Amino acid sequence: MKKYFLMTRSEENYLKTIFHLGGGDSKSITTNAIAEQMETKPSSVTDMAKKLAEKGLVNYVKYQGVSLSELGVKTALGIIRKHRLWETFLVDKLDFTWDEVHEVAEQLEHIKSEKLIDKLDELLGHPKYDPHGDPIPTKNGEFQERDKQLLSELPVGAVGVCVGVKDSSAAFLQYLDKHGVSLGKSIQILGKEAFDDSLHLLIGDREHTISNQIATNLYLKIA
Amino acid sequence: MKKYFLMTRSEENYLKTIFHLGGGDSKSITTNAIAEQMETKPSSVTDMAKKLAEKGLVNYVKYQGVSLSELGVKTALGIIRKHRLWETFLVDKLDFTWDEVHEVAEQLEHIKSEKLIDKLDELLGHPKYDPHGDPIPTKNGEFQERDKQLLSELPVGAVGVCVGVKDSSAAFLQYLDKHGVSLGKSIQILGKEAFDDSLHLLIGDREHTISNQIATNLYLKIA
DNA sequence: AAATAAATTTAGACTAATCTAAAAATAGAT
DNA sequence: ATCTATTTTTAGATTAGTCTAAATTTATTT
Repeated sequence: MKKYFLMTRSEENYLKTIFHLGGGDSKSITTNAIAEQMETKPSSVTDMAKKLAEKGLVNYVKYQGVSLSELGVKTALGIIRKHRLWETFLVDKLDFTWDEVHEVAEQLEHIKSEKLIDKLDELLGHPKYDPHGDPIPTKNGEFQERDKQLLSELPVGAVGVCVGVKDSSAAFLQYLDKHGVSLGKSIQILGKEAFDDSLHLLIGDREHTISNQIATNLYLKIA
Repeated sequence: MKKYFLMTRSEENYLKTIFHLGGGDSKSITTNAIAEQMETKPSSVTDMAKKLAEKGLVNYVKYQGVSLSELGVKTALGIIRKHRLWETFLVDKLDFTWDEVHEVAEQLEHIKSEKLIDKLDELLGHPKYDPHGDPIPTKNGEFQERDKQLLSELPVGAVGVCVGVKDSSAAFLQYLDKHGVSLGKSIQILGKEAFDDSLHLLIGDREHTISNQIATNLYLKIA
């Protein structure tokens, strides 16, 4: 009997990345895509793919890419659950802003203690979404993607509430803060510029103009 | 300019161990002592001693042992601060018992984020002592050992309050819980058995008999 | 002070995770 | 369908941290 449960930090990071690239739905992810996402080299990915396959966490066929096994999905969701619970803790309990949490949560997600996570979940009141609007998987790996649409795909006149971001880089989140955007904020599309697809918005009670690049990274839930 | 501040987990563990063995007071600690404490081999300690000396964290002379430099002490205190703050968090906020916290804190102490620790300290109300009664160094590395005495060194008739433990192994702490001992509990020495130095105590409002081995690991503050 | 015992260091090997450069396989274009 | 470009894998090297076994230094005993 192998110790499937003893994972290194690196193994966990690979699983998480493969999941985020869509490898949880038996879709094959290329070594190149994984390498690019992780800022590492394809040859390193190949090495790890073999190791993870050996442990039954991924399906790997030479030259065909990698997908997560059932166990791999379960494990990846466990890591993502930890990451998002820690992010929520940092914002709710320690007054971090939403652009500050990622880096620290990347470290905290690897702490091994089931009790710690269960208790943290309890302390936070079993939150369903993290500070970026992303769903937090339950202990059993269940989670529900929010009913949401990209701001860029909505028609002029649409009214909604900000429920998430696609890009959660610090730069983008700081930009949003500066323009008064945060989760729960009401947004109305006042007009669209045909030339560059920039949008004229009513955010709360203030008017703003934002570029298409911003609009393609902001999720609204229609009222 | 070297990056002194980038420490690996292993380096941090060595510094912490050397400090706990008294190497912070320019006292030389032997490689054997360090190896035994860390359950590793003396040759591994030698390797690390060289590396830490290279980084200016310890003073190392071949065959003479290791002591912490000023920078080494400062760094060790930073790690101990983190360890004890996390232990306090686990007990105060997540309802861990005092025998459950060590293992998890061993992991959490290596998380790198100054803001995280500052905020955690604030959330906990700047505690001065951890759940085992050990002092928590301040951000500047100041800390104050409590005025305390081993139960085994007190005379019959003495009355005091439990303020700490010397042995903080889970087994010992669970034993204490079973006998109603916890930080802040009032203890009076009713009698001592000359044959084996076992003590007859009044703990709270209950009478107990404890072995000398227990008495040499429990700290009281005299009333 | 020499002989022996104990502690410490060195030398060489191992594992995990990574990299570079070269080889092999696949995909795309004509 | 063949040739070329791209992707992927292999082979071999590197670093950090560890180990074993042998060599060296220090400490102890007589």
